[in-house]
Amino acid sequence: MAKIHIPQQQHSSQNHLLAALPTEEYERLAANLELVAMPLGEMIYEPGMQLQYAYFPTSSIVSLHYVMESGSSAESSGVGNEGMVGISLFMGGDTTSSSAVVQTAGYALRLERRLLKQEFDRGGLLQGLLLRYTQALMTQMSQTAACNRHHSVEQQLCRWLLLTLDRMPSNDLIITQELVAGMLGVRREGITEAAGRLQRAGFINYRRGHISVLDRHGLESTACECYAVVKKEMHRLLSDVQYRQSA
Amino acid sequence: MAKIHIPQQQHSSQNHLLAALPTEEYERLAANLELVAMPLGEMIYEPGMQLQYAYFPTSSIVSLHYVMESGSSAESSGVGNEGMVGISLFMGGDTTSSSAVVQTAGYALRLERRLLKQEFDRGGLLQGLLLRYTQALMTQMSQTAACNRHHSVEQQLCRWLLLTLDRMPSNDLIITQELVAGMLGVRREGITEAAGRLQRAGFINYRRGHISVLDRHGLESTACECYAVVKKEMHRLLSDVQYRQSA
DNA sequence: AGCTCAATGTGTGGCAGCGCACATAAGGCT
DNA sequence: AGCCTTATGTGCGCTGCCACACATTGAGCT
Repeated sequence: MAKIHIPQQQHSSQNHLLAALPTEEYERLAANLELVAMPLGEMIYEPGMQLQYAYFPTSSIVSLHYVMESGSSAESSGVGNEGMVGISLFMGGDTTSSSAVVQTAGYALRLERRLLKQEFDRGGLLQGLLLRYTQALMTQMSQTAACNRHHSVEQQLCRWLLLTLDRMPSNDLIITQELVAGMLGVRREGITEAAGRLQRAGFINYRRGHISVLDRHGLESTACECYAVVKKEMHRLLSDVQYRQSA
Repeated sequence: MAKIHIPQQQHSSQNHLLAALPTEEYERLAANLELVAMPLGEMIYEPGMQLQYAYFPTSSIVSLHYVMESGSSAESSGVGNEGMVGISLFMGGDTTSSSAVVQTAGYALRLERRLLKQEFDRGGLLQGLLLRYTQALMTQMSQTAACNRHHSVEQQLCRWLLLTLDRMPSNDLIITQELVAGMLGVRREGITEAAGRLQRAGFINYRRGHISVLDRHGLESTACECYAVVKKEMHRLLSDVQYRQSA
């Protein structure tokens, strides 16, 4: 695991949920938040696995997905600095039937299971915040279900790129087409084709393992409605969060 | 709306969530539970609509789904007597971007929004119960997303029939192929074909607007893993509910 | 009993995405 | 610089589902 030299305080403010906590609640958690590196491909949890920590991504992105018996998989939603990994800890189920894997390397702040549960059960602002976030997650899931049914690979690629971009500081994604295919649950060749079209259209530019977004609007116009729906709902549910003065 | 002559008390015990409440919590709600008929096709809520009641189905089944701009739709999950319609009331979002429509006519007990919220915020057993139920709902949604991506119409039809059957007292479903197609987000002709195969295999028997399941095991063996996963997770999350003695 | 309309059956053509089998190239490595 | 692994490009044929256009049948109604 890489050495960590970035001040943790700075990181806390990079996760929207943590940043939205009132000072009192934040103080209770702060000392127990542990900054950890999230290397690409790391499995945060697997089906049935008892999770020991909740993760609040700051610069990393985690993909929640289900792996079928056949080995093929499909993402149901992603989690970036707008959210938290480990919903089941406070929902009461402890485990889930899905997996969580790091899709974009970076950092996250993690909090011990017991402490999260404790703070959640206090019924303060964190509780409401996490519940609203969970609802946003459900929106993503049901939208993904509908999208998988009705939209083309190209449209879905656009949706995925945009949603990922929204969680990134820059316009460059470090990811192979193979991995993107895994996320969307389609063939790698399908991504090659779709990405080729988007590149020819001038919307993106890619080389081995990198994708740069050049024209956000182009992508938005090619994406299906699903992107806009998810983004809007996310905003509706979580935009009223007040940032701490002292963050 | 049809006259209601079935004693309400009997109905309460038919909804698993209500039946699992400790007497004290149940008593607080009982007087405010209102038995209502749920006619086929009734829209319980639409995107953005502020829901006034939470619904606890007893004999009815409600379908949660998303309608696309194009008009096509897809179910993300169903709600029967194991659950509740109106998650957003306690999740804090108030509204959702999806719709809820009665898929199987029957009854439900409804509870005023304010009262539900009040009881939820008490932090008693109902809270934990609803949260675990919500997690089960999320399992269904993410499984549906993966299923939509990878499994055939026939497999999905089996899954849907089984999940619906589990919420029904008998083996007969009153529904047209057209409506089933709407649920799964596929063409009506696709259902005709798949249902035809299942009938020839002796698993089901249907006539205009009726489907009778003859061989549950046959359906289970034709269904994809998704049915088993959802059922198992549902059971894991909600099986420990204790039924009131006096129900 | 007959009518009528909604529900179901069937056919045709088309296309998106699949699985497979390669060819090519680009970056990291020594 | 050259090598070698890994990523990307391309070309099959195939299948499942699509859209559309009808034919047929059954259930409920008068």
